[in-house]
Amino acid sequence: MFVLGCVACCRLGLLDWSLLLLCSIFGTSMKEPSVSPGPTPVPVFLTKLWVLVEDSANCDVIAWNTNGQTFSILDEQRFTKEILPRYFKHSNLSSFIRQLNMYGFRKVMSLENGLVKSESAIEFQHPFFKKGRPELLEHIKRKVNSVKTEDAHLSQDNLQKVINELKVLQDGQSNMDFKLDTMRREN
Amino acid sequence: MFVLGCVACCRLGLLDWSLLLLCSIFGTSMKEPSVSPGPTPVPVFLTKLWVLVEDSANCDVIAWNTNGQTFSILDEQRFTKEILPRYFKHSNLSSFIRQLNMYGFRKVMSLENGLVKSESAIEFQHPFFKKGRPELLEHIKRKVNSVKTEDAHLSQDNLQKVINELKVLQDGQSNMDFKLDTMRREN
Amino acid sequence: MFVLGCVACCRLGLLDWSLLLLCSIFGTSMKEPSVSPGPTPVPVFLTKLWVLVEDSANCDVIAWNTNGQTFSILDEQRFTKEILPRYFKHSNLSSFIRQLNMYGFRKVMSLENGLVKSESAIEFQHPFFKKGRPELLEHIKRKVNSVKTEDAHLSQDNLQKVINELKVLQDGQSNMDFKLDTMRREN
DNA sequence: TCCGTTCTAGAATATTCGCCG
DNA sequence: TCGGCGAATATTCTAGAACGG
Repeated sequence: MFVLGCVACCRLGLLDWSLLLLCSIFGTSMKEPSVSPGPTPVPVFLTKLWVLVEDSANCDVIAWNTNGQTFSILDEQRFTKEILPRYFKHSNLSSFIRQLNMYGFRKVMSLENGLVKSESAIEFQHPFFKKGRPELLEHIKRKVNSVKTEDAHLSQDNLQKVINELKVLQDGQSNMDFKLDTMRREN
Repeated sequence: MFVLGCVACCRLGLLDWSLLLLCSIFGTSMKEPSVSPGPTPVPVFLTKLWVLVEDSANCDVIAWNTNGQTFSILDEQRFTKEILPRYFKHSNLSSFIRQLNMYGFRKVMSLENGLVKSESAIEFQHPFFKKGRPELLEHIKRKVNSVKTEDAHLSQDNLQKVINELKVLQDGQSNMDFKLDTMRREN
Repeated sequence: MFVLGCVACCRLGLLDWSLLLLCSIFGTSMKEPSVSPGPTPVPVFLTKLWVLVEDSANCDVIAWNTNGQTFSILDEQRFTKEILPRYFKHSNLSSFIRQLNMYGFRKVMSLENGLVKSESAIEFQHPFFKKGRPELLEHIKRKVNSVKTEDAHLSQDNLQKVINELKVLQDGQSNMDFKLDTMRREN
């Protein structure tokens, strides 16, 4: 990915540019989910995440790990305060992690991370988020809001009373709507 | 509410004060050791909107109209660029209006606004958003995504809430019926 | 509470001492849940939290708010790195917040906090966590892992239907109110 | 059994964008 | 073109679940 290799060249104003390039590669639109029947659009979050991790200017803060299979947040403070607000509308690490989980990323509990408590990096992984494999991004799926169906029974008595009142109200509203229309015609 | 009338008096530190007042009015839990979840909390958007419109420092940009029944955005440019980013995570007027619609606000097409096209102010209205009536805010309901909500905790409490809402609706319908009759006689 | 008044006197090593004193007051054991039939033991977390907030040595990092009804984490960085490991076995803000929620604390969204610009303080509240009222602590209950029994469940489906109808009605009433206002203006 | 820590998910609101009458 | 809305993603706050002490 020559494009991504260049990302580190400049400091500012680069963000938009690299994102736009990625968009043209992945069929992502910065602004729109896009309705074109073309390639599956990659969500903006994933595109930004890719640029984020790929950008060697951030390598002290967030970067691919040596094997290219995972990435780590090396400096939580700077990542939260410097990187996040440049890409997103917030600077909360928890919001960023919520997005990662929403897209199926899992935290990696490596031995290093587990042993060295206070200084451990935050490491995440996804089977379709690999260094040098941007074409895999389109396979990362956002989890959908599952609709729970749970059945039981409530005190039917009180509920019935409420339902009756509801019907009265509905009738009243229909009536008033009709009156309104009538008056409008009369005017 | 006399207190809210005073809100506009000062410039800074105003937010804390008005917020405390709002909390005490809405039962947003800054006050009492009472244990229950208390009254339904008012969404942040509505609270912000109220302070926004109420703040006389913004009166050149957004303000109540003379009758206190509606409010208008008087200076679209300044509202978008100055006010919005101070309260929200964006500076798009369309996003702001989407929120208004989501909470049931309607654009007012008054004759003045309708006639003078290019210079017309943007005027909005909601039956429970009235100057001097902050206690009505809790009746403004966000429209639901038609997905099932609150599957988990329901009981007699929730049923009671539904009943309370029913009463509010019944009052509203009586009121409207009265207004209709009045108008009919006037015609 | 004379004990708490002394908390601020010294700087270090005081922690254990004040905690022990509180334990003797509240019947809390630092090490064990204690089975004594005496006063309800206050969980260690709550005791530590109280000392944490009360200690004026931490007042730049975490402190009661002016009304004594809520407390705020003023310096997230220092709180995470300096305070947390002194009281708990970790230095993760998210773990601390998880505990707060587990005991029923709720985040306070004040307007000041809501303003986008300022990296606002993190403010929490609990009806039984009040400045100068340590005797209320024993009323704060940890949420239990509820094993859902079918019997305990109430009919969510039917109630949900009623709620949905209610929302439709509310929407309809708002609409009609709007129409009425429009007609009034036109007349 | 209860509490503490961690990782992930649920639920509600917020922001964006396009459709439709 | 305009106002209102559906739908998808984004952000926030809280809860579920697994594990250990």
